[in-house]
Amino acid sequence: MPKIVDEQMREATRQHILHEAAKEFARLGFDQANINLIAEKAGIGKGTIYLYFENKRELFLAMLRFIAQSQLAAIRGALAQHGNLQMRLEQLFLAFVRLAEKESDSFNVYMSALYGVNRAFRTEATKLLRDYVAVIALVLEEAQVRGEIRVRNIDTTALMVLSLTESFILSARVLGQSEQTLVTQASQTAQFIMQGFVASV
Amino acid sequence: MPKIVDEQMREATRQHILHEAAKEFARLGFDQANINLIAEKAGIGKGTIYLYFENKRELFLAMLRFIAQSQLAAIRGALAQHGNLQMRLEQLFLAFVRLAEKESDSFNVYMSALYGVNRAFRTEATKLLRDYVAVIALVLEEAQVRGEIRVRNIDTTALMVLSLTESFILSARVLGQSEQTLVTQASQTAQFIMQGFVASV
Amino acid sequence: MPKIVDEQMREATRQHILHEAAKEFARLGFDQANINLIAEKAGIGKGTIYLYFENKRELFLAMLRFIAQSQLAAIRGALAQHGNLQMRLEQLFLAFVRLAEKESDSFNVYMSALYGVNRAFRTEATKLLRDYVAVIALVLEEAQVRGEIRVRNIDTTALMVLSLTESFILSARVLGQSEQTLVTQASQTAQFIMQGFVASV
Amino acid sequence: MPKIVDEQMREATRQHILHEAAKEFARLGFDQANINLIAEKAGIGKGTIYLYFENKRELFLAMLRFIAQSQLAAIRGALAQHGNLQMRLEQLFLAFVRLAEKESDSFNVYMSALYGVNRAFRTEATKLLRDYVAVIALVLEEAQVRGEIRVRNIDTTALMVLSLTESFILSARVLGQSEQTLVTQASQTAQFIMQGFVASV
DNA sequence: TATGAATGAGGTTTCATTCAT
DNA sequence: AATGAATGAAACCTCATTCAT
Repeated sequence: MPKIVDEQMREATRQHILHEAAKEFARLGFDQANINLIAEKAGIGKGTIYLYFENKRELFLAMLRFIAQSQLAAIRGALAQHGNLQMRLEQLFLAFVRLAEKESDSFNVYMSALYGVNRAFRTEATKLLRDYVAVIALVLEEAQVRGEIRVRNIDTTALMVLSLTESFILSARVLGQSEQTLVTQASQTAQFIMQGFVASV
Repeated sequence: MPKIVDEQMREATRQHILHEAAKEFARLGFDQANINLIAEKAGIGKGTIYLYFENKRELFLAMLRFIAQSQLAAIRGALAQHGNLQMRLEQLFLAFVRLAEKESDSFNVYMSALYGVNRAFRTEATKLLRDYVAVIALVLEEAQVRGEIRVRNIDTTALMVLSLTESFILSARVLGQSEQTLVTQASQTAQFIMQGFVASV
Repeated sequence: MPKIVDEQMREATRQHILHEAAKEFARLGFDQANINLIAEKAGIGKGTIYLYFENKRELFLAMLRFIAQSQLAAIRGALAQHGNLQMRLEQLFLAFVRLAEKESDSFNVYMSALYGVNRAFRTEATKLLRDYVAVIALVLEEAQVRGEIRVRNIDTTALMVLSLTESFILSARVLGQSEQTLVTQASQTAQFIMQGFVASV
Repeated sequence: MPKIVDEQMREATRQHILHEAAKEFARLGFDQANINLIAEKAGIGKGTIYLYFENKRELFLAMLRFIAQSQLAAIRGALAQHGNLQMRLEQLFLAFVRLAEKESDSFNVYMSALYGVNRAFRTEATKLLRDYVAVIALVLEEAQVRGEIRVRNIDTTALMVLSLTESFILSARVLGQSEQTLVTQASQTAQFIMQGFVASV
């Protein structure tokens, strides 16, 4: 059954293109990134890329989904660990610090898409935002079930938590704070949040 | 003294170009925005724009400084009002809600610059971020002097406050929350922050 | 072996572009010549020209080398014929008359490059000048070996010969002398030169 | 009579513009030279230049006449001195060496115009060429009257002399020969020419 | 007369996309 | 399926020239 082998090959090539595309888009942004160069770096012909993606826009969107998946997996992994809510919030914070450090390119691409002007890109980036909020909301719900906290609006609170982790970390990074410094703030921030929950009652 | 009149005219034209540029850059982003179209919308000749700005890049930077100034003035105005810290935090929140609503274009331009790939743009956008933090830090310091709160690291805390207002609001807007809804969360968020300060002691 | 066919096609297209470029550059000069028009006249797309030449400057240089090659070949051919020095000098003279007539465009391009302000163009044009001198010097050397003449400095003398043929003819053409008239001066000029050699002894 | 003073002022300004124009045209060529820059260097307003010259083309032509006058004066001066023909030819040669050295810019402008593509420029440059030939022809005629030489066609011979001085020197300069070296060839070249006259009988 | 702000035509070059092989 | 040669739209920027002051 060569069909399956072909299918695997095709998927492998697709992934390879996405990887190279992510690098280029992160390095230069959507407009300045060069499709031909992406093809070249992926070791395929200029035209071949169009056998996998309809056009530059679709390639960018696919790449956006690609890095979203990867980031969400990292966040899910961090929150999957056991422990009380404060410990989990610390893990979430640390996970974002790691991502902001190691996948800063992906973050830039994602943020550009989220606040950029292209409607299609924004829609796609918003999905990741929604997923983040959903994952955090789930954790908060569990904590509520276990009686650790009591919050009025889970989704709004989840968004606050996200702002105090992801956005806070990104801003801090932009302002020049080192990964080191940020790591030491994990516990403090988690406390800040936990304490804040009192207000939500 | 015709010099002054000319000087005024010149400044007026400059401002006019910046306004139109802001609209176009917000609508299309730096790369897709068209200098010719900006000139046309500003009601001047193609070449005239280059009598006011060296090139497209410089025009963008000037516009960035322009909207930064305007936004910072709005925030400063909101915080200038008297009242205790919680009331001021509410005002800050409401100010950002208003800005996110009325100057959403400016926010998009600013965020794109902050997380985009162009180093010069990022540097300029970072300045505004720093200014925001500085303004909030000032308010926190005053509150501390008055004994309302006691925080360890003023700047880090200010950044947390900013994340829980600006970033939170922007994310909420992206997720579709109405201005109306956000306004009702001003008090809640301010409480959340005030409560969180307990953790910082 | 489709490679060879493609290679041939490519070379043919290159030559074709060079021909059209030569015509346009000769007609309008480097600055006024229009790449779009050259492409159009060559029957190819605007962008295609950049698949063969890096930019306008490189196209011009390539064309300069192209016409230099062609002119030098004509001169070499003229001097290759047997006969004593005077006969060869006559042949040289006649060859230049023919070139000045049939390839006047090339001459204009070449002279413009030689005395123009663009350093790169001048360097390239100087090469042709050097080649001319070298070819003539070779003939003089042979004549000296055969005892026909005795000259002190071969290169300087060769440059004199060149001045009395190429430059003389170009000036005469500019002053309106017909090809006809010039042809009748071949013998006279050759005699002038031969006689002049007596001075060099 | 302020009229005369004004007239003098006007002529002075004209000359000044021409001087600056000559420098810029020599430095950059007709197309690359910038009218605004010429005006600035001449210390006058952009628009003022158009009160003295109809347009860029006319300015260039005026400048061409300007440097032609100056060069011709130098050549006339060199040939005015007494002595036999050979001595005068030596003087002519030396005069061109000096010009090629000190007024190399003017020479480039002149040669570019002479062999360039602009018909109007070529016509103007040709006038100088004609003048050169006429001046030399006059000297030859005098020498013939005095019985020093006997030539068939004075004008053709004059052109030969010009080729063996001006063109020879320009070529030699392009090929890198120093002024020093060229000066030592004055006598040799004059001899070459004198000897060549024998052929013309 | 002198000025210089304003104009807009014009041209090189890039690059996403197509399509014949 | 894969390729890459060919295409041409699109845009920034310059600069000669005009004209109101």
